[in-house]
Formats: sequence, C-alpha cells, structure tokens
Amino acid sequence: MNIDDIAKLIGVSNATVSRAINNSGYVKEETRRKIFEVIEKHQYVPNAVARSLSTRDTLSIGVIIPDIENEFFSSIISGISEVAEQNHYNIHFLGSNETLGIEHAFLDTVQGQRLSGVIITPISEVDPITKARLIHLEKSGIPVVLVDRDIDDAIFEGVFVDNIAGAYDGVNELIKAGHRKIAIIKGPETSKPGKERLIGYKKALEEANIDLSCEYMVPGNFKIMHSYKGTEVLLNLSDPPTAIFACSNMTTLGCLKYLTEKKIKLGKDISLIGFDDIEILKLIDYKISVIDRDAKQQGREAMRLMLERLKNKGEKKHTRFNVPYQVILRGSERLDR
Amino acid sequence: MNIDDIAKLIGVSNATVSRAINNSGYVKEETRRKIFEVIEKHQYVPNAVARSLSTRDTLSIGVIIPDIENEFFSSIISGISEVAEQNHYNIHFLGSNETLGIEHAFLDTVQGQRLSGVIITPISEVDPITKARLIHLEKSGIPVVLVDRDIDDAIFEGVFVDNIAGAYDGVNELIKAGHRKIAIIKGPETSKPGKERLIGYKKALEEANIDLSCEYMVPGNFKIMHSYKGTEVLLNLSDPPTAIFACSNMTTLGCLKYLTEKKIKLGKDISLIGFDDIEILKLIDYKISVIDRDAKQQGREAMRLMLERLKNKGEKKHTRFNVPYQVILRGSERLDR
DNA sequence: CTGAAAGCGCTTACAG
DNA sequence: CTGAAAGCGCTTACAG
Repeated sequence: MNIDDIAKLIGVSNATVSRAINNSGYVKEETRRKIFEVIEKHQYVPNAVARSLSTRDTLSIGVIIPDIENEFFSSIISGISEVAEQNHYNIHFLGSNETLGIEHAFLDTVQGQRLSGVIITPISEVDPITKARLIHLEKSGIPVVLVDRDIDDAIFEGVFVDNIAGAYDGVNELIKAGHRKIAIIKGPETSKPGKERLIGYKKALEEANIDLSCEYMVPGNFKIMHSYKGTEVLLNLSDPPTAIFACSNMTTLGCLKYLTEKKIKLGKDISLIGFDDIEILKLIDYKISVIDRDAKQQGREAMRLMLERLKNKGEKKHTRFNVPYQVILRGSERLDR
Repeated sequence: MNIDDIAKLIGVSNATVSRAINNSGYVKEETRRKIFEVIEKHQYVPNAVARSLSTRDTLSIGVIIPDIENEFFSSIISGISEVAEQNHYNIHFLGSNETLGIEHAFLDTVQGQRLSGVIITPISEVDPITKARLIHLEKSGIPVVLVDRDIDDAIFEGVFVDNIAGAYDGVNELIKAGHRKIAIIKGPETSKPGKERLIGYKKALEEANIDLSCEYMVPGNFKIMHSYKGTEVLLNLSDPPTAIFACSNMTTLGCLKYLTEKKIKLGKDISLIGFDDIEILKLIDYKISVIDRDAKQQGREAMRLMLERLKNKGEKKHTRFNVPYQVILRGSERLDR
C-alpha cells in the first residue's frame, strides 16, 4: 500500500494525496476528506524513507554516547529526547560503549543515513579518525554538536561544564576541611573532563602550597573497576592520602566499592569528593560530597543548539558554553575526629 | 557526491560501482581498485536512504522502552545493541517515558520508517491502540518481539521472566523468616509483571494460610515517588506490616527512600524483598534481598528472537520463553530480634 | 484546485 | 565483466 494505491482508490493523482497529507498547496475540502478516510481505513502510513530521499531531509538526529548504563548519559539522552520530541525530530541513539571502533562505525552510519545532525560525546579528544569524520560531516552539511567532551582545537559547537573551576572548588573544600594529602583518581587525559579536572586539582593544591605528588595522581578511565584498583593503589601507599577526589560518578562508585569491601569508613578513615552526583545514593541518604550539574538540562541545551544550527541551514556561529555546576557538601569531604 | 559522480569520475556505469561496493556480481579487479580509490579519496559513503528504498530493507530495528533512566532497561538495551551490532543491524532506540501517546507515535515512526522489526516493552497489556498498531506492523511484514511486558492474549513472541514463580519464591522467603504481616507495593495491574507478581504474592500467602488483607496491597506504577507514598500509607496503618514485597527496582528505591527519611531500619524495624537488583547498592554493600534475573541476557535473547524472525522472512513460530530468575537473600528479608 | 513528469540515489534483472 | 533502464515511493516545480 503506497501513495499511488491511495490515489487510485479515490481517483486522484498521487500529487494531490501528497498535498493533502503534507498540508501543502490547495486541496478541495471534499477531496481532502475522502483521502483521509481511505488513509484511515487502510491504516496507511507514508513511507518516510521515500520521503527523505525526495526531500533530502531525514528529520532525525544521531546521538552518540559512550556509556548508556551511566546515569549521567541517560539523563543527557533524556534531555535531548525531550526537546527533540517537542520539535518533531526523531533521535537515533547509538551507544559507543567507550570503544573507538564502534564510534567510528556510528559516524559512518550518520553519514550513510544522511541524518540531519549529530550530537556526540566523543570518546577521545585526540582520535584523528573521529575528528576527520566529524569534519567531513560538517562539510557535507550535517551539523555537529558536542556534549561534555571536546575535540582538539575546539572547532565544534557544544555544551560543556567548567571542569577546571568545578574541580578546583571541590578540591578546595577538601583543603578547607584540613586535608593536605589529597589524591586524585583521574579520568582519561585524552578527554576534556579528564584533562581539565586534573588541572583544577593541581591548581587548588598549588595555591594552597601543597606539593604535587605523582603517587597521589592515579590514572583512571571513568570505569568502576579501574577506579577500584586505583583506590587500592592509593590506600596501600606507605604514606596514603587522607582524601580522594574522584573524577566522575563511576570513579566515585569504584572508590566506594573498595572502601566498602575493606570496611574503610568514609568521613572517618578517609574523605572523598566526586564529580557528578549519584541519584540512588541520595535516595538512601548515603552522604558523599560532589561537584554536580544538571545533566538533563545539558542534554536539552545541546538539542537546542542543534535546532539553532538546523534553522540557520547549518551556518555555524561557533556557540560553545557551559552549564552551571554546584558543589554539594554532605560531609564526606571532612574527617570527624 | 553520489554514486553517479563516482561512476563518472572513473568512466564506468553506476551499476558497476554499486556491484563493487556491495560485492555483488563480477567486477574486474582493476576497475574495483579504481572505484575504491576514488571512494576513499572523496570519503564517499553511499546513501542508505536510497539503498533502503530500493532494497525495501532498512536493516534497522526499532526498540521502544518505557524508561531509559531505569537500569533494568539500560541493561536490556545494552544486550540488544550487542547482538544487533554483531549482526550488522542498526537499532533505533525510542524511549516512551511510560507515556502511551509517545508509544503510539513511535509505533507510527517504526511503520513510517519501514524498520525491519520492532522490539518493545509495551507500557500496558490492554491498550487497544498499541495492540492494533502492533498487529498492523506484523501484517505489513514487520516482526514484533516483546520484552518483559506482554500484550493481551499472548499473540506476540517475546522474552519474559516467570513473575509468578519469582514473586512466590520471594514472598515465601519472607514467610520462612517468620513474617505473617506481609504487604505488597504493586505494579500496574495492566502489565504482565504487575499482574503476575501480585498473583505470586497471593499464592504464597494463601498456601501459608495467611489471610489476604486489602490494606496490605497498595497500588504502584513502578515509579519511585508512587512507591514512596505507598510505603508511607503502609507504615501508618493501625496495624502496619512487618515486611514488604516491592514489585520492581524503582519500587524498592521509593520504599528505601521513605524508610531512610523516617529512619526506619531495614532488617530491624521492617523487612523487605524487591524484584530486580540494584547495581549501585551492591557496590556499597547495602543489603537488600531481591528476586533477580540477567536483564542484559534478556535483551540479547530478544534480539536473537528478532534475528530468527528476520531470517525466516517474518514467519512466526510463536516462540515465547522466560529467562531464569534467582532469589538472592542478603538479610533484608529477616528481622534481627 | 489538480495532474503529468522529473527527480531524489540507489539496486537489480536483463541483455550483451 | 559491464551498461541501459526500470523501479523503489515519495515531493514539487510547472502548466493548466
């Protein structure tokens, strides 16, 4: 059942049916009524693939996110979807699972499907293939909007957070609470959040005249198990830290897992501040201090930026901005003595 | 840049380029080499929209899930994606946000986009519009696979869990622990899990000769706040229950939120068993007993069922089965006296 | 207010 | 091994 079948059934041309469906151009009221009657009766739904080919517009946005099981990203998606829906855009969600190969393949999918735009949290800031494909997308008229993570040289639009200031403020709270031996479980330094949160950490220590110690800066990749091991390394140092700055929600969880297993008491044996809040822990009033921001809002803003681009036929205004963050102190930054 | 441009650049016909790209039919080795050279050089990616229109196959599966911020569903999606990727299918993820209107619109999208199939956790078992659209999809040759929730009359294939047995076993553990005053925070009775878990609960009580009390059966909709309020109602009864069966992970969380706020101690003042585990609570060793199953595996199985249907050109074998569940006791089902 | 016709960018039997 | 041509199901200037 296609548009020609519908047209034949009524005795008009497919052009007329098309006009009625799309509410474009004139159609006699009676004809229009008949058309919708037949459509209704046969439950005809126009073929969007054909429509897209003809109009050269898919009205769909690709969303590429590294980890769908991370609540931060599900909130982002949720925000994007909300705004997309209101504006009658479909979203094609693609989870890269923090794997570059998958990310590359998805970028090809975006190109192949001729999606209207792509919103992406790229895994790495320096991966040349992702960068090249994103540039190529823009060249082919498919706007790119970044969320939270960046690409080399800041050439794309995007919605971020001030990681440096956030980390700085957070670590400062640890210092204010009397800590001098402050460790960091880092994020990947090939990502904007990983890189910048480390900068904020260093800046806070330096201003407080605390010497930086390599031993106190352990690598991480925003994954629970990696952070678990990082915590283990830290706490087995001959001179262990008294406080830890965990660079993401997953990092915080890995850290908590280790502390829990070893029965090391938060706020008593060790202090902790994390980046990004953890909803479930709030519900059960498990108190960890965090630097937080509204991820859903960040998703909404990203989609709005995309709509802006789309409205201006892809013209880039180079809009890049941060959503606000806040430091939420719940006590885990202190030691009760 | 389209296939004709590529063809012209080399001096062959578009048919030849198409054959080379799709590795179908013969193409002289030298011609093939030249073609890929040019494709590489211009970063040409074939237009999948045109291809789909021509082949009448999108190689994409629609996935409609009610709540992306629920870890149960993100695991399902994760399992579906894994198997889809291995088999070179794209997935179009659509979050209905437990809203029927959105679900209906998405089903139209699936139809309109002529997706190859749809995997859905329908919000309600009895919604006539969803049911009609699913039937229509099957009629148009788009296979439907259900995950976890069902549609009236069990007319579709799907992957579920034995909710009755699971709930029965779980509640039995409460009874074994000495409880007689056992409440349930229900799921929507218009959904298979909601309905069946209630049946399992009743069955366990009846077999133990415990009278069913209406007061002990409070409604719920698998949402945190609803369950929070349900818990409040239960604990303010003149004769409150000593144990609660929470019908989903979100239900458990709402319950925990209330208990936490009121400083009611789990395993001391009240017992609890929930349906579906909560990953983060495991990490911090917050002990709640649950009936659990492997959601990711359930997603994988659903996608495999879909592949099976697709391979048999949509022929329905009426495969419906359950993934196994297990009861995990961590102490919250008992009262320490 | 309506229709004929070209075009969107592919694929694929068919003929050679 | 390759090309001409029809077709997938729409949209949209153009003409009337």
